[in-house]
Amino acid sequence: MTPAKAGKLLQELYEKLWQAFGPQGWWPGETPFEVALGAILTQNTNWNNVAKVMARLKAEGRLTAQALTALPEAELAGLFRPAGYYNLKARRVKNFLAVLQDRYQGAIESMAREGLEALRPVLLEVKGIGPETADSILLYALNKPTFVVDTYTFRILNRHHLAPESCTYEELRRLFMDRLRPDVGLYQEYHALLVRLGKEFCRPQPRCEDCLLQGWPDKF
DNA sequence: GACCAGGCACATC
DNA sequence: GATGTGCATGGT
Repeated sequence: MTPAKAGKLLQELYEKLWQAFGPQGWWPGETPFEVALGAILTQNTNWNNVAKVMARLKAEGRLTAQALTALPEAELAGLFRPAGYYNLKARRVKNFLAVLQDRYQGAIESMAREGLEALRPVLLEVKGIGPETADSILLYALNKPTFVVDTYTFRILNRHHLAPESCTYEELRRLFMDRLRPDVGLYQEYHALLVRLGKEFCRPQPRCEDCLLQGWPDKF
């Protein structure tokens, strides 16, 4: 497929999703820190489970870097329990908080002053933050123009033959970023719309007969 | 009870 | 480089 053709299809896909679903209003979260925390807690986890944790933390006034830094890891794990993988996630959040403290004086707003190219390697260096979590934090918490690729993105693009199964994370990320204008709002909506489509129509066990994108694209 | 959910690190070959 | 495994709760 030529780059021009791929670009046209990606634009077409976005318009189809937008028309079908409208704005998704991602990411749920009132502060950049809240969004970043949610990005770690939702790893391989249904958002509903994460929402329980976030609601409790908020109610207890603990939804800040300072409050969570002050808690022992074991106590953090106890709070994260409903989100699953709670021991793992407590360690990962602690790792993130340590970098936030050491490099940005504990202030995510200070982090946001750096550019995408400087920040991405810093996040990827944190043990427990991989490419998807890093890009989620960059795009939704820090408003940097990077594209988030998740399991739904892989599945949807594979099923509709827009990308080979062998595609890596970075290759898919570049596919979007090389062919769409670097627009934070566009990237935010596009990823959220792909998740929406994936949840409704693109399950692991193929049940595509009623898929919104049935038969699309006709030719490629 | 089986399957799935907005990953990642690590071991092994 | 590819593939397999542990991590865990909660909804359908």
